[in-house]
Amino acid sequence: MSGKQTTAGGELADAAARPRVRNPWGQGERLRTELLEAAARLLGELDTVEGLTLRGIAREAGVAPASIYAHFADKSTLISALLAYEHSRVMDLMEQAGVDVPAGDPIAPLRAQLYAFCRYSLASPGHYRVMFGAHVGEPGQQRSYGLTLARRLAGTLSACEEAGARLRLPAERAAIVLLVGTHGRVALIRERPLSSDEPGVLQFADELIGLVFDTP
Amino acid sequence: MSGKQTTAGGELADAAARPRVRNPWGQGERLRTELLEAAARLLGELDTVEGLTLRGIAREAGVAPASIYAHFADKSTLISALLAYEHSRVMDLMEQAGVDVPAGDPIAPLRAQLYAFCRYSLASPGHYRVMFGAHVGEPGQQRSYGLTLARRLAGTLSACEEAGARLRLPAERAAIVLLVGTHGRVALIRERPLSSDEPGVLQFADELIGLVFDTP
DNA sequence: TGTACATCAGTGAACGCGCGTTCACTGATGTAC
DNA sequence: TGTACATCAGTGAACGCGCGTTCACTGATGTAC
Repeated sequence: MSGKQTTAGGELADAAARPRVRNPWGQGERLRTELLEAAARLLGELDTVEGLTLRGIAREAGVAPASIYAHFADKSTLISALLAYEHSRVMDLMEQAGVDVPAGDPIAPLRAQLYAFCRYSLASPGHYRVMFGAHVGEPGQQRSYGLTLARRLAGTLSACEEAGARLRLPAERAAIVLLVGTHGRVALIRERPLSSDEPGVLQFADELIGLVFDTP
Repeated sequence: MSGKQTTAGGELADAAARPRVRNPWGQGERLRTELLEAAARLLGELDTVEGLTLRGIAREAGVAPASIYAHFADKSTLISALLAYEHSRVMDLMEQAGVDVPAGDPIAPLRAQLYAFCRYSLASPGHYRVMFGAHVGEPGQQRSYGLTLARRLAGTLSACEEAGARLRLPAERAAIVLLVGTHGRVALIRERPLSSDEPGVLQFADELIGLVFDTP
């Protein structure tokens, strides 16, 4: 994304090339966001959250590892914040995609949101893989981030029904089919190196939409 | 599965409780399988392959870490062998499920194979997650293990079509919907602690089958 | 039959490394008088 | 205006740990003569 290399040498050269200037007085909180963005960038290149290290994040942010502890109590706190950060990011992306959609087609908002999810998934293999399986909230009251996403999509599906579309199965189930279907399509088939897979993925998303709705 | 604890103390006690007896003369090759089975057991408790360590596998197998190197050149060799091992295991499970199915229902073999996949997925969260994203073969000629699985299922779907069932989308696509649908359902919703989720997962699998086929 | 030796399965200790985390610190920027 | 001090953003070095991997080894089981 930033075109940086992932070799140790590349990172060193990278960090040496633009030594970070410290934030101005009274704005130390900004490093918190910088760290989350650095972590998100690394997660985008990685396949999983396990490969994330505090030292790597600090390196990516151009900061000493010890500096993290002014903003996060420990590693797990940072990871939790990262998941929440990414989750709200993809939720926002889908939300934005859902508005300003041409009227007339009752399925249009759903399609727009699913496309947004596809693009997010394609942009970084690691991000969305984290969505599934990662849990949020108190134990016993835990919710999967992915499930929250599915609930959101189920809402849109219900709206589509009210607008005249006919679902072939309950909205909650249909939402899961759509989400994990596109998710799986991205994870399973990487025909082209990066996000040039987009046409194929969007086409598959359309097939899924055709499946869950009662289209002629 | 083996009822063992995952604390360091538990593992130590476990290892101390039944010190491993070395394999008889001329049967050293058996440790290779024991190591793969130990790794598979750990992968079943873990969520991802990243948490697997040679030391952990050796501990689980009741053997010194150095002993691994008589059978695997290095860690990545062992991991590759593990993926191949698990892949052929799930392929065999689905194969067995496909035979000895009552005639009459053209969809029955497909359903049996999908159920087998569900049960495999439920039995260990880590195993099947590895299926997606892990690749096999030479670079440039790589295939995803999951894709191979999908191809297998697509064959069964085509057989169903020849037996009279009608698909609503191409067999290859339908196979992906079915696989990643069940996969996602398991990953997304863990209603109950372990494999007691089975009824819900199988029901969802049935819904998916109803989606991809043209049933009245 | 005994004995010297080869072969086998597996070990124990050590290595260098990157990790998460701690702690006393540095130097710039603000504030009190 | 100058000066002493507080506050801030961030650092460098060190710690103990588990990791993958290497290497010289041990002790039991087989084989040659």
